[in-house]
Amino acid sequence: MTSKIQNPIPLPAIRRLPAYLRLLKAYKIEGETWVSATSLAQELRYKPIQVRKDMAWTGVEGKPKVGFNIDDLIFAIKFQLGWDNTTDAVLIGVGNLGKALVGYKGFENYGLKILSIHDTDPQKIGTKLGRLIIQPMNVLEDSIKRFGIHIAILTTPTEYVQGIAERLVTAGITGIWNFAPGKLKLPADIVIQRTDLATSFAELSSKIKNQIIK
Amino acid sequence: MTSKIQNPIPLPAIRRLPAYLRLLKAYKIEGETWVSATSLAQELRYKPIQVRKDMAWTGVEGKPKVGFNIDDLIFAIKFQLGWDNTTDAVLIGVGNLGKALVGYKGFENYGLKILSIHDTDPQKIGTKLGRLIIQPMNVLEDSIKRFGIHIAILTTPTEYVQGIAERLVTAGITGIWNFAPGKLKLPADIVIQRTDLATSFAELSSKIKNQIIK
DNA sequence: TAGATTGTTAATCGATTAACAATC
DNA sequence: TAGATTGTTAATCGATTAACAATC
Repeated sequence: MTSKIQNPIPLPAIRRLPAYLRLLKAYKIEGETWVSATSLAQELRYKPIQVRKDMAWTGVEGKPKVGFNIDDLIFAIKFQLGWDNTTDAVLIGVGNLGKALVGYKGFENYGLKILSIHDTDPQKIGTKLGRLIIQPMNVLEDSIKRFGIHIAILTTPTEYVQGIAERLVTAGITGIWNFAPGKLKLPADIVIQRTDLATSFAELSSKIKNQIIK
Repeated sequence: MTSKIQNPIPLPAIRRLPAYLRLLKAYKIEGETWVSATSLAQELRYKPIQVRKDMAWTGVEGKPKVGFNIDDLIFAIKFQLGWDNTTDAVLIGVGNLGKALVGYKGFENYGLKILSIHDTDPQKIGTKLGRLIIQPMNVLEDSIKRFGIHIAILTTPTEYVQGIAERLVTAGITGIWNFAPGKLKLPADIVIQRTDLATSFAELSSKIKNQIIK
């Protein structure tokens, strides 16, 4: 018998994991030890069967009538997301969005640790943001190599993004979280995650529009 | 013959529309009049057939060998997204993220116009952010009614979100763009769009993790 | 005309959901 | 035990992709 092939967890399921994690932590704080798929589903307005499927991806087994062990689920979800060990990152572009990300308290919970922040603005360079000092762009590669960073967060204006991204790849970055619009053209083995405010707003306004039509 | 039932455009297609729009505007600036699905696909790294399907949703017809009229596509995509007439919004929570959104130049392009911004912090209230003055929370309902606003952007700390959302609904808001984690519990006819940084980061770190395993 | 490109129809793929036996 | 809940298998649903005729 060959070893069971572990299918990759589907993207929609991955997207739901942080919501579960958040809720599980809340249950834990309330002193709960077990939770049923049914109650998670009710809370998040998902279908119970979907929650059970998602839980199956984490590898945690539940007990009929009792549910799932909350600690096990928290551990398994964090592991699945790679949040079990902190993921170090560099951030480029200390505008309002950059500041928002650096200051976002939730991130350490989520395994993300911004170790180095860079900008081109001479007025900003050298000043402190939280516990970090804003660095110039010419030490970008230095920072990445010194800290052994693999993830970069790009919050610069659109026109600079492609050029910076290429520098990042050369410096050894393997994952880029890009907040600027437009597709980055990079080698296929670089993982690119784009968060585009326009896309989110597109969903909202399209839904509103369709609701009005209906 | 009964009238043809217009299926709703699928969500994944809606999410791709802003990318097309961006690219089409760039082509237009370069003086182009026509564009083929093939070239759009190449630029965005989609499959040509997918682009053609997406274009079909806009209702614009292409010409074999020539492609699609760029102006027609721009108009149709904007219409589809409800971006043809500016969508007025109120923003609550002028932290870094709120500031980033208010200052985001792209939004007017995308049909979003933030008309009123509110916060609880007495230090912030009365000060200017761009051309807007930060308002206290007790005039929230006034602002919504005075401007006839239907969309609210929520960038407040998590714990206040549910309460504020309920006020918004009472005041006549029909769409909420929520940046805080957690599900809002609101009447079913309220359109809620959640943009969660944790979810985006979950995708990125899961992809990176799986790539390492592979 | 020849060939590139559209648009339609059908096939495929993958996620969600339903049904139900297993089980604590 | 009885009943709630899990986990598996199959059905359904919906989006993507393939194939190809139509056409400028």
